[in-house]
Amino acid sequence: MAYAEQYIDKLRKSGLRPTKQRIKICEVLFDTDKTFHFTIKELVKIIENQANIKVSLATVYNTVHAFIKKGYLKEIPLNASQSYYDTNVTHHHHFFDEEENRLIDIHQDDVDEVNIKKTIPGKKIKSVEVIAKIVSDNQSQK
Amino acid sequence: MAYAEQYIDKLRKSGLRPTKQRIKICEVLFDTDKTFHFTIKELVKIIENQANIKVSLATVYNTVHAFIKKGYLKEIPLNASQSYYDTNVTHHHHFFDEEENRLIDIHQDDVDEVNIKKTIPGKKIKSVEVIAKIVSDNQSQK
DNA sequence: TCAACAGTTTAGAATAAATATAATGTATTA
DNA sequence: TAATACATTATATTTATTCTAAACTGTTGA
Repeated sequence: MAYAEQYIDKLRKSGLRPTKQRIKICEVLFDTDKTFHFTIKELVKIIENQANIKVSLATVYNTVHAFIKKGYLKEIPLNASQSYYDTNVTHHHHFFDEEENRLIDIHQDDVDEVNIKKTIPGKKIKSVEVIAKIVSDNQSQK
Repeated sequence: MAYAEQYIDKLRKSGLRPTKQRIKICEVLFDTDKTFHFTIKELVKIIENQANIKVSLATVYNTVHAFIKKGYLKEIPLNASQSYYDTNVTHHHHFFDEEENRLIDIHQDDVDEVNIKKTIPGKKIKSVEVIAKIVSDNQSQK
């Protein structure tokens, strides 16, 4: 609970009330050096394992969505049965291993700047995501 | 029904039996110069409007998946409640307008080749997709 | 041509993620 | 500390997708 205050600040600055549940979720998501990817199901499981409090599914959904809106989390565009989220909100990209259902970060430095020449009138680009699907390299595929 | 034979060929060459339903779906998807994006729901609606036969939801799902496997259709990686598909299977990218829930093609020529320096041992890249989210350009956004 | 088989379609049931609801609880404020 | 606005919760609902099992159809080869 050492970092609780910093999460309370973070929440308050975003107009979110610092409740027990939200602080717990912050701890799980941000109380580590490493960023990571998760689904709601996985997040719920982590909270259940490391917390004494119970957090309902609805609260987890609500809070994750609030954090996305505030820019604390990023949704990863992937056509999967469940949504994937990323605690790394810096500009970077992903490999998606379809065989193992696994996401791997690609640092910005490992991809040349994606330069899109086309523009849409009245619109501006908010974000650019690169998803590279990877498969096993053993046998010769079509 | 003029193009039926060409679809029968196409299906047969892919090991799919040319059934009434599949030929109808081919007509809807491929019997036009223009490529387009669709969801299953939209596809079902189009079929209902322009066909005399009824095609069940399960068949539409099965057939779309078979076509993806064969490379006649592409799935567009988008975290949306429904999956989006593309009849344009050439290498290209997309804008996604979140405000209007609209997909727009970006031709390959309009994006510099995406060069990923990172590699994963034992894996090779199967596909690279760029999704650029766009928003209205009027007021100053954060 | 026709029987037999394997693949296909179908309606409806099942599944699962995500959202909505409405009652209860809690943080904030004045 | 009372009032209130916001949150949480369990549960129900919604919706896309997949599954199932029975009926059907295209294909093959005798």
